[in-house]
Amino acid sequence: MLSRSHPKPLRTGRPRSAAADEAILEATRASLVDLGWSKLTMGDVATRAGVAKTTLYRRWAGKNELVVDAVAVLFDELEMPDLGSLSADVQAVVLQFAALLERPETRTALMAVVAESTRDEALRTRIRDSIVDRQKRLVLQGRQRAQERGELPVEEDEEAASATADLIFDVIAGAVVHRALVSAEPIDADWARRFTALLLAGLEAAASS
Amino acid sequence: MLSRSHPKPLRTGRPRSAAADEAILEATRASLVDLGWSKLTMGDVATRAGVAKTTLYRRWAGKNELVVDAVAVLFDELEMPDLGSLSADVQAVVLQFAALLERPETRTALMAVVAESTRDEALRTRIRDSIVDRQKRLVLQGRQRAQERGELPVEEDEEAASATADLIFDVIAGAVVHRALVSAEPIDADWARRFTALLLAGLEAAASS
Amino acid sequence: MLSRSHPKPLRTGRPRSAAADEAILEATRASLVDLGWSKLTMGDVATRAGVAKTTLYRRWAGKNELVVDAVAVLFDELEMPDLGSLSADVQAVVLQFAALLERPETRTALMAVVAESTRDEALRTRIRDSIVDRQKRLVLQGRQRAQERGELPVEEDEEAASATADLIFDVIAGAVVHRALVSAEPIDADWARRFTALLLAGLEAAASS
Amino acid sequence: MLSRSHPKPLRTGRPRSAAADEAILEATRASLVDLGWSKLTMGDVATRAGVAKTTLYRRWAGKNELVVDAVAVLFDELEMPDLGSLSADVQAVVLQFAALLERPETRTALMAVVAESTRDEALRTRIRDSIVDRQKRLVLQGRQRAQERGELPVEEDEEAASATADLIFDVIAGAVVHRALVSAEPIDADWARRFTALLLAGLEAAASS
DNA sequence: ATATAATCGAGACGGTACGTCCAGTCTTCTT
DNA sequence: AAGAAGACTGGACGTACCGTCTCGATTATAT
Repeated sequence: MLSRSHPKPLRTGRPRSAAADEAILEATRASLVDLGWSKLTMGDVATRAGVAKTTLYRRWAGKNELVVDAVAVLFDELEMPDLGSLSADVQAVVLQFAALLERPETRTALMAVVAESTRDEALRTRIRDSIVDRQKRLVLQGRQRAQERGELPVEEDEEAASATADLIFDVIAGAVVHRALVSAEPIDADWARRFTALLLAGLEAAASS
Repeated sequence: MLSRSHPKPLRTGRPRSAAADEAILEATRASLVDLGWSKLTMGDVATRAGVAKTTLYRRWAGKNELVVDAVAVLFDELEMPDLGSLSADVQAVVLQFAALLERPETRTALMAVVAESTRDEALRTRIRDSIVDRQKRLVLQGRQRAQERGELPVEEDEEAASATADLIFDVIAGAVVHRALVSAEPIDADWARRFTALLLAGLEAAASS
Repeated sequence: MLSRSHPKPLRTGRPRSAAADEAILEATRASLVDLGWSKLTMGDVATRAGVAKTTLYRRWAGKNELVVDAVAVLFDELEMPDLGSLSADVQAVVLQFAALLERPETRTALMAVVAESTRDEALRTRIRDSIVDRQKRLVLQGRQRAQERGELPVEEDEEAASATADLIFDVIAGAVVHRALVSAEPIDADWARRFTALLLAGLEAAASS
Repeated sequence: MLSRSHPKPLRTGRPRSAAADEAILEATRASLVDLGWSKLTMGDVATRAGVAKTTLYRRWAGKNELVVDAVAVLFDELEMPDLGSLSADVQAVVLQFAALLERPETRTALMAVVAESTRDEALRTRIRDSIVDRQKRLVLQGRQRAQERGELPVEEDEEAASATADLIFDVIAGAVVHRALVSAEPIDADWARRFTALLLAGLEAAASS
């Protein structure tokens, strides 16, 4: 979002500390781990970051926005590996995602910002842009590889393909999150295998119909 | 002061008002609708219920516990209908669940208490007991009907059957919640149809393997 | 106010426990010692007395009334001794009074109820009846003895005599209380001697004028 | 962070509002008049002063400290006049003091904080510094004038002189307070005359002995 | 004996104020 | 202009007592 068309925005005065930004996000994650979402305070984050509260508010509108930004980057580490088969790839991603949800800073924060977003359209957009939509790439990437391997047919109807991708994304992300956070049961290799089997069999059958 | 085997714990003092309990839960739901989770205050609930704040704290440890109890009852209205086929039954339940998640009092509250529960074991237990586990009945009921109709084979390995039921529950609940609250896309009859097709095909294939 | 014209007030039902009254007053004094006036609570007094809060309120209108009654009895122990001279008698009473004001239950309570009484006419009356006026006897008794000994002339103008007694009472009680509680300086035999000298010299000169 | 001899404690951040201080003390006195000591609440004072409750607590530890400061200034208005004779001067001060004790903000507050101080050493010190000791100046001033006029001999023993001043202060302040607040009788010119006569005669006799 | 009635302990009730904490803003001086 | 520091308003928190009320259980007098 950095593409300003102005060659010089005519910035005067002391420039913002670039180091502060990362220090604040890091402090936010640390505070999340220690205190959890509801106990996290802006003052605490500022203190940990060695920064004044003013500086926080100059850069983020509030607690929600700050936490979304602090947490978003964690989801970028998810990678679709290439293990030779769609099944292996999906299982691996499921386990990666589960591992991410084990970490305390994601655990609380994800649900909390989602909860907040149900009443705040701007926040919902921010979450979708920063977190959700960016992970759909995994689904698309996995499908393309499977198609290259001949495991999946190349879909021609673009719209239907997109709808299916969305559906798969909701099923994978939803099931993993629900298992991890709501049912609060462990997600191990066995569960990943069984879940993947269910998903791929369903996909295959749906595709051949 | 002769200590008989005490069939009654000898309740003394003024008994708690039974009417207050229901008034409070009702007021909590109303406040949830108007203000949402994060803006809801104990004071507001007390005022709406025509009750003193102390009465709330005498019965619930805090906001989280109160909201779980207030919302739990809403989930009991979910019903597994008998529409003649497993597919139709599942689609109907998915749409019911989606409709429930449209309601503002469930929307915010559900995710918020789940988020809180990631740091609070007691709350997690309460949620599981009051909300989650009670809805697993729907899965079991659906399966039994399908087996009676001959749509699904009768599983003999009890443990495997239970694990499969859990998996299905996580997939259904997870996908619906994720679609509704995270992806924030509408859940209509078409989505329900496509999701159900995926699920049942997966189940069938998994069963015959 | 005890002059009921009814020979029998026709009291039926369970009579009030006589033991409770004394237990409550005793508990009040104990609580005063431990907690002081402002921290004393009705609930605490009830617990100490092994009595329900209801029982307190059935007998006293509130904290103020209860404390006045609990403390009043302590002032009755003041005695005007007969040591052979007015000066010795006055010094002895001053020291007795000072000793009474050293005790924690009187220290706090006396000033606190006086403070309350500045806004509460009924309480002011109760204090005057229960505590203040009853101690004026000491002044009258001392004067009479001094007159019998010939140390003081017999006053003929009754009204003037009464006004003088009031003045002396205010001077003695006021000076002792002020020294003990406001100046917070010790009242020892030397102070008592010097104060008495001042007072009696003033009296004598005033009488002979 | 090198600790130099710190001529300035290096005040950083927004300075405290000086205006708020006076507004709060004024509001405290107003609240005292309307509600009296025991009904006065910090919240009410804050509202009257147009200030947040936190601002009060940032500057005063509690109700007691606040009230002492609010009331202390009232006592500074007492003045020892110069009416040509010691007797006239004393009578005038007595009447001034009595008038001060008529005012509702002093009436309740004085006794209440004295009562509290019996359990709180810090408060006792604060009262002595802010109120009591500052009024001893009146005694010293009166004595000096009387000595200049030749009404009183110049005392040589400094210690004895100081003890006498303390005694006189306790007698005057004590008698006036006791008459006004405990006996709850009016202090008029006649009472002031009789009291002054008693006091000065006693003084004279004591001095000549 | 059996009402009738006031008392008792216990503890929940509607309220009010407490003192604390945090959000988000504002004001000062420093960089 | 941005920064650190910290005071500011405003509002919810959860607690503590207040004085009242409802209970079931006692304990008297009056029938």
